[in-house]
Amino acid sequence: MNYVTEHIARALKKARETKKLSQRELGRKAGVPQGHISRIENGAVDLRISSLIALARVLDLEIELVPRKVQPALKSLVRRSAAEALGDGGIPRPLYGLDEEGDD
Amino acid sequence: MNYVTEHIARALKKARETKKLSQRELGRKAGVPQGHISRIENGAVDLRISSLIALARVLDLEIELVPRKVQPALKSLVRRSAAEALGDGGIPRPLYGLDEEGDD
DNA sequence: GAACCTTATATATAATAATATATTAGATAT
DNA sequence: ATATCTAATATATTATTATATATAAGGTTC
Repeated sequence: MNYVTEHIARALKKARETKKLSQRELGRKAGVPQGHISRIENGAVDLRISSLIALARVLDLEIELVPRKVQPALKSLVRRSAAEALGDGGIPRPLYGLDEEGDD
Repeated sequence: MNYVTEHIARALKKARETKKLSQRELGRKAGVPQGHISRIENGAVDLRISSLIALARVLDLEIELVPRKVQPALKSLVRRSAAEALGDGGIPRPLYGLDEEGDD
């Protein structure tokens, strides 16, 4: 299995765990059998886009094709957003949240 | 075919055209037959991740699973980067560019 | 230890992507 | 009008996902 495939498998697993869903629950919500999710997360299948989309939707993720050159910026974007979501202790999460996005 | 699937199909086609590759050339570089690329671009197949990756690689794209909440920011990021690449007249592209990275 | 989670595996079947190959049709040039 | 490049489409074959279903191994809890 490919590096990128594994990358995706890891991302799915992590997102599921963050959302505290079992494979069975995720499977039920996405219409994918638990056994198949297990194989997906273990990088044992080369899944189809439709399956990826079904899982991603439940996990509040979107599939994007991004130019390689913006990848670093994207990564930092995602990191920042994840930190915010946790209220990571640095800057306290404002109660009057402007969570959503906005820069510039 | 799904909305997201079509979105991906369009993105692939656009990226190919931007890079001025024919389906045959892209196919040769990615190891995918021309006929199959045609079907993919027309949203007629539910392609596998490995195929998507093979095509994306040639087109300098990365597949990313991004949290839905960062999507708007990502879109603006990509737009800005595309505009820069053209040198759209707004902010001039610096000569000492940190633009490219190109392999192969 | 029984009942109950969880994830990982296994088997069998159906659906379909991937492939090779060829053909068609439009556009463009020779 | 012929040759060439392009993209779309067709058929047939192979490979593998997707699925249902069941089971096993590892924890927890009672």
